[in-house]
Amino acid sequence: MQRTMRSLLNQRVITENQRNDPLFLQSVARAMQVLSAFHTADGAMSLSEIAQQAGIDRSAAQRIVHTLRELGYLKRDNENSGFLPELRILDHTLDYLSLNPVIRNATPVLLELRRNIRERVDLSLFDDTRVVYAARMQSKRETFFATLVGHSVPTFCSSGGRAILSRLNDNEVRDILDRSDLNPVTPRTITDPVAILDKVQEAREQGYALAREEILIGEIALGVAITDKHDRPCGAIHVAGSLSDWTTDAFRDRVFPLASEAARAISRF
Amino acid sequence: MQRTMRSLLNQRVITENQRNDPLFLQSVARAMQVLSAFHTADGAMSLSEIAQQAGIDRSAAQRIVHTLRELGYLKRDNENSGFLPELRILDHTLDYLSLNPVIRNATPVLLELRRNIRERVDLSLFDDTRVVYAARMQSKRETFFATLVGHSVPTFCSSGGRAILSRLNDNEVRDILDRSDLNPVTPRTITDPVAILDKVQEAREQGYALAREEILIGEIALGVAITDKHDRPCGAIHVAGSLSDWTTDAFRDRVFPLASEAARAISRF
DNA sequence: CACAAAGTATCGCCCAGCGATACAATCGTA
DNA sequence: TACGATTGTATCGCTGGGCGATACTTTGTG
Repeated sequence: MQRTMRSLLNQRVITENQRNDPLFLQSVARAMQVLSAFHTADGAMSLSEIAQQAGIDRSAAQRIVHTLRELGYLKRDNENSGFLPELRILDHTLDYLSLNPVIRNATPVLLELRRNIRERVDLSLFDDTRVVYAARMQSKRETFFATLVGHSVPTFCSSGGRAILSRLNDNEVRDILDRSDLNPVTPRTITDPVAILDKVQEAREQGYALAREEILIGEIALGVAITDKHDRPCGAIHVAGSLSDWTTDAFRDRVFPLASEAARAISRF
Repeated sequence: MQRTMRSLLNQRVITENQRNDPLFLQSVARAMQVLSAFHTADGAMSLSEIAQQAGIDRSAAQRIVHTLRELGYLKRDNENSGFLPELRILDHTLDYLSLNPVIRNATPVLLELRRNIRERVDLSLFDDTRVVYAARMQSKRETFFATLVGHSVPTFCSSGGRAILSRLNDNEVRDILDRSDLNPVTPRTITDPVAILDKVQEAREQGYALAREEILIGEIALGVAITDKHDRPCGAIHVAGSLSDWTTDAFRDRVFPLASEAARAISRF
């Protein structure tokens, strides 16, 4: 179910503009669409599935898969039939992570923050209707998905996401909410746009955003936005704790001062 | 200097075989080479630099960059001039990480392991002359690079790498060593092939590999191999501690039983 | 066994994209 | 301020790379 959310977005089809743009290489786009086909998968994919997902025919899919395989981005699944992403992908991951100035500067600060709070600390980057985790410092108990770089959660209902929204103006916020799928992630997720705007306004005044069980039952999270040198939000720090360990007030009182100091240390890069 | 090591490999040029292979799409390969150009970078890259690294001319580079930018894989660096990898890359990272069966099964086990040992625990995947970190559970003190997914270290001098080698036969090991750049990472790195083979043999007998200060001064690491269902090594668990906290013997005695049990729990997937 | 579906390969035709070229903008330097 | 160098962007005609159709092999299923 973590994946069905993703399948809703990333339906990157070649648009009419692009088709008429002499600088836009369609074959490259098709190759990336093949790689992106796996966004919707939860196991190996056959050629036909890839072709369908990527919106190309089997023939083209086969040639692209062949190439991508030769280059080390895909491999056959030895167990079942079909194809899977392969290790070479991670090369680009490292390039991105280590060249991104926010991540560069954030990492030591986040480690320090986690050392003090002893709860999970995440760095997320703002990607329109979603925020994408780019660095994750685990605590004691974690789930599989809570450790994966690249995992994303909706902006509108995550603590960091709402902290980011609080640094945008009302029109921008409304625009993002309009384009978001306001589906609840848990029964406690706030999906009413008016209520969300209230929460965002609250975050504006307080300098942080709180989310109780909106992403994961039993979890409370506090988010603080990170801004670039033009004072635009580009990401957020998330601190997540268990409701069995913390009351809302205690969590806020403990986490906010430290997290906000950390965010200040990272911002403006 | 973490990057110069990488620049030695990944010089993936289009080979003669590939040029004659009707199924091999050169434009796709060129696009991936553009993305790979950043392996050697430590900041934004200009078109000319990208073109040079990717082995194509400025014109082609420009068109590919334009396309990749349109697709969200690259962006202009607003501060300096030039281009940088962009967030969309991480989508594929998540696909790889969450579809890889080894990582899927390893994550909870590794978290448990780190909870017990309270030192850094890494999962690496075997990639010929290198091992690539795919999951990282930090401890207290860490450096920037010690937290990044996708970072890789040489097989021949890392604890996990040598644990992997110990599951291969001598010919395979020699082959890998032959193709490795046996450059020391630290002054303590063992680079003599004979000495490495000794170490590998030792690992065969003991079931684990130790590396003292071969990757990072002041650090001791113990590696245990993970095998697939055909009993071939596909990765390793690394546990790393500080020499200011541990003697070699104490580290081995404490870590080996737990790490080896963890490896057994993960293997055969 | 037949049948379906998956993976692989070949081939001719045609248009996507290569290479050349040019232009605006931004520099560092004289 | 003028100059050359460099960077990012765009255009265009020719041509060979890759699309789509087709077919072959292999594997799994009723």
